Amino acid sequence: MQRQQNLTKNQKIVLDVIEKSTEPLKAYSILSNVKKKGINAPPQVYRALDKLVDMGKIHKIESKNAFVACQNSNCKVSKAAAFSICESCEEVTEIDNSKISKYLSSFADKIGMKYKKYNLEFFGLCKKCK
Amino acid sequence: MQRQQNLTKNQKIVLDVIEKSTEPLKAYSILSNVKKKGINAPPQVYRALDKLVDMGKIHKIESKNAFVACQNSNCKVSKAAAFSICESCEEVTEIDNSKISKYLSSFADKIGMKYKKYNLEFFGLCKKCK
DNA sequence: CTCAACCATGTTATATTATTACATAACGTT
DNA sequence: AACGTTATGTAATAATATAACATGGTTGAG
Repeated sequence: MQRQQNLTKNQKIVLDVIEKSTEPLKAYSILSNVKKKGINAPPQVYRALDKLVDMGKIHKIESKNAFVACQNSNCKVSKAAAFSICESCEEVTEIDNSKISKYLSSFADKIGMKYKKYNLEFFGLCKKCK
Repeated sequence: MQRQQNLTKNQKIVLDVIEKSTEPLKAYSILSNVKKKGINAPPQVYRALDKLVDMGKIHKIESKNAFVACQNSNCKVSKAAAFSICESCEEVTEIDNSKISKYLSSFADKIGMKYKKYNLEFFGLCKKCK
């Protein structure tokens, strides 16, 4: 019953590449990065990505089909995440989500939903670009 | 200078299909729905979808690569949207976003971002399914 | 008017993202 | 050792999205 620790070999390889990247990585870009480590085909990458997302170790930026390492220890619990995405420099930053989480979960209650996670993406201009 | 009114022929056809659907539609499903109306190829659909999203007439559910009609008049202004997505019955509902909008835009200010829009997707179980 | 600029459309081909399906191996449990 | 379970490997293909280029219609400046 793998949970939290004990990543498998492929999961470790994929997570390592994502953690070392300064920007969100796409699945096929990850694949080309790990060919030398013996990962040869898309399903191997996608399987690892799925599990890592499940564990809260990484997040998928849905609007970009790309993956980033979680920068936020509490995601392991909630799997909820919030990002700001700069439309000029493309920088993606994970927002410390404890306040947002509290607010959004109370909101979910109000609309009668049993909420498990959320994904929030802000678009605009970051400090540098505006 | 087309804005708001005056949808083009293809935009009308695509919007019509989306508005009549009770669930989010994917681009290729839209395509197969409108073949009989003379739309033959993906770019015609994707071009219409892009414009309709720009105008705030429809929204893209990023986690599903699917499109729904906007149910919320103020989206035309902000282009921001929030959805609840049931993981059991797959129902997607647009959340009336005026309160969330206010909260999230103040949040964006706080983190120093000049925010243009956001996309928020809640996952969980809807009233019926829980 | 007319032609030049612009935008919408049409069409083919291809790029990109993701999954299915099946075969093999590794590992713990009894 | 035999079994069930999970991880891995591999080939093929499905599903999503865009590039590139050709055609046609509308409009408004000259």
